[in-house]
Amino acid sequence: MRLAKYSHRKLLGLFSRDVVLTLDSIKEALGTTSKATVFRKLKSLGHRASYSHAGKYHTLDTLASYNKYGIWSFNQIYFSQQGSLVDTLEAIINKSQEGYFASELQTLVHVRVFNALTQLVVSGRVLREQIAGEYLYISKVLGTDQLARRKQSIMLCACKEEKVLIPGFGSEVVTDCLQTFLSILDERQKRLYLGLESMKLGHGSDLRLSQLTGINVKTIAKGRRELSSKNITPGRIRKVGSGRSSIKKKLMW
DNA sequence: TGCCCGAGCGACACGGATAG
DNA sequence: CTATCCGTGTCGCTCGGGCA
Repeated sequence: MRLAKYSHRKLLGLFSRDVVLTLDSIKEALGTTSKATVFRKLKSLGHRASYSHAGKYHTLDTLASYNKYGIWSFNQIYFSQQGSLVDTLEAIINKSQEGYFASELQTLVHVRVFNALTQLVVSGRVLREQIAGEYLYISKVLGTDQLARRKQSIMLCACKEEKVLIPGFGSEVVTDCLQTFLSILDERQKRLYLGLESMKLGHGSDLRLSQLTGINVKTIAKGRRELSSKNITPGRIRKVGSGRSSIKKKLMW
């Protein structure tokens, strides 16, 4: 019987010091140049590779604290109980009540999802249906129910004769409340609030919120940028009715 | 004979570019 | 803004050699 050259104890000691490690740092600590050796040791300890950063980072399952989606983050490095990004997305979609849009999934997993979603669709592991110009990703088994529930909860509003879909603003009641709430805010507060909502909703939300509220997309984007930069200038609040006359009015002359 | 180790290669994620 | 393609870099598995 041959004794193992690289001990498990050494590896556990490493993880007790640093919760997340790179392959190179493990190699160096163990004193090996072989990836295979490191992976064999990691595997026997129940290790987890990050699905972000191309799997560059490693941790142990016993050290991770997963959320309801089976995701754990450490310093912007993301790990999943499912392992890969593809498997993670499949599990999230299968468990969802009403499917997910790509932008929603991206917000959940914090990495680009399109390649992985395409892979899932092409391989037939999940289905997708186009709604209002965006794909809704749904389960193979529960897809019909998920789609029906999503259609129920979305609000289709006529704005320039386009259908607008806002996740999270799914009913007329919520939209009414939103309009009422906005009406009591000054222009800067409106801009910052919609900027925050846009950040929460993810990619493409500036335009959708603009269509829902009637506030210019550039104003919402400005609010978002102000929040991101943490540079909120006091500025001047204009009185209602002030500012440049609308082009429409001018054309009527 | 059984286990450990390393080279090689396929799979996967990332990010830039581009079309609609 | 979203969807798609594609090149690049890295991971992680398989297979075969070497050692006790």
